[in-house]
Amino acid sequence: MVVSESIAVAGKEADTRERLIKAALRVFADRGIASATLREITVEAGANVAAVNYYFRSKEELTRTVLETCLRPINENRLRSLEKLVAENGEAAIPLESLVEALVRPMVEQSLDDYGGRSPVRLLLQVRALPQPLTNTILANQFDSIHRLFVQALGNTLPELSRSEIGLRYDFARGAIMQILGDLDPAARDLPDLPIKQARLDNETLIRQLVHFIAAGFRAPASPSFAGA
Amino acid sequence: MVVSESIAVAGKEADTRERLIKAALRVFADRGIASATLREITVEAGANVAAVNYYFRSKEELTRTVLETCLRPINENRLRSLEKLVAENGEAAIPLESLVEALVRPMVEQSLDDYGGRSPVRLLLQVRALPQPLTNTILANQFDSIHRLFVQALGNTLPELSRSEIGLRYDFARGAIMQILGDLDPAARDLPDLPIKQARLDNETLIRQLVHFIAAGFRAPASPSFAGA
DNA sequence: CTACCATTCAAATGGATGTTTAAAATTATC
DNA sequence: GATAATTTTAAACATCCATTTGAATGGTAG
Repeated sequence: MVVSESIAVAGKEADTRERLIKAALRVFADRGIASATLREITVEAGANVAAVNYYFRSKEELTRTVLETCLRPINENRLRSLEKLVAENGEAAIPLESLVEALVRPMVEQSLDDYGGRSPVRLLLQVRALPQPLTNTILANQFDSIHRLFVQALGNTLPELSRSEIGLRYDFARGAIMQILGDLDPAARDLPDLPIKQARLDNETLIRQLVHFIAAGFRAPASPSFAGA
Repeated sequence: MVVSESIAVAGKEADTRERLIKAALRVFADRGIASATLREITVEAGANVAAVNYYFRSKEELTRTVLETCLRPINENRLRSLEKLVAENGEAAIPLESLVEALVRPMVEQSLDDYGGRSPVRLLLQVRALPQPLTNTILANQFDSIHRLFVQALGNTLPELSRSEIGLRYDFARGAIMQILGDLDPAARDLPDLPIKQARLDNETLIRQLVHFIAAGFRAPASPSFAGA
């Protein structure tokens, strides 16, 4: 059992394990999880091919670790922000804009990789587009409670909306967030599919725009066609 | 040069080529384009492995054909709806709800596969999450002009918004549409990630909800932080 | 120094994949 | 009904992959 304190090297060279995770995040996002080869990943990490099976048992477990590593901080931050809002507002309903910002800001701010890209977003988009048992379980563990809490809080803030309608609009909101973040990734720069190529967006402006749009959507009157579940 | 009129068979058994495309759509959406094997596809299509390289030259060209086949009708429908709205409204601005519905309805109604799933949506989500030269080009050809036209029309309807802000909100709207459609696919049923599992949504209700939410988002006042490009 | 641990390495293994080939089967044309 | 074109088939090919193996390396403690 080594605590790995070899004069600490002051962070000069990261642990091989950590380098593997970072390299895997990048390669997974760039080439796709299935298409990414352990050789690409280990070369980028400056490690041997066998290192993956040494530190993780398989490519599958590396995938799990990468996903959890890049998603956990985002949702921890969301949870902290939500708890803070609950504490601040006591029995009163939380202002809609604050609630939406607590959902948006962590994803915008903490979905950046070490190269200025949005690897975590592209990874999340991948695993959501391609439901599979392994990744579904990870997503459930990471997002399930968060989403329940947010939907509940939104229900308190917007009592005129049924739970079903809140759930739907919450889904719309998540889609809006993920779409724009995916499109802002430099890897999507050659997607001429985008009508937003020119706009240079800093995080604060993007957050403000997202909150503005999503809050307005939530404030739309309840639909008569939606009696609730 | 055969016109293939063998008593027509009245559509009893489809062309091998068509069966391959349909099977490929399903397998691509289920397993991912990269992970899908020609053997899975040909087995599902009831054809020989070599059939893919006979009708298409390679897996890559099969991919191109599948994507174009399932996306073209959607955007053709969007284009027709938009043109009809332009004709109906003459010089006047098109009502926002009509515009949004022209964007939403074709995707909701024509993104179903033969099994009641949303294979085209899952495929589109995949190729957007994983930018690659081949698929990027296809997406550009399919969506580029449509998006330009819609952004332009939205700009006429909402003259108080800058072009940049319209583009952003248009991106949000596309994300909302794709997210909910992906989540409604039966393949995502075991994604406990979803707060909308219970709601039984028919297409009409979903369209109304999407239009309601997106239109409200577009109607949010212009942001002072957005002077425009 | 020696023994022990964790880590790294080059090489090999076994399996799966896209693609090709050439023959067989089917269909169309005269 | 014979000939030619089209389509289907089984088998093989070459390549690439994740994973395993066993030896080499390095540092650490006794």
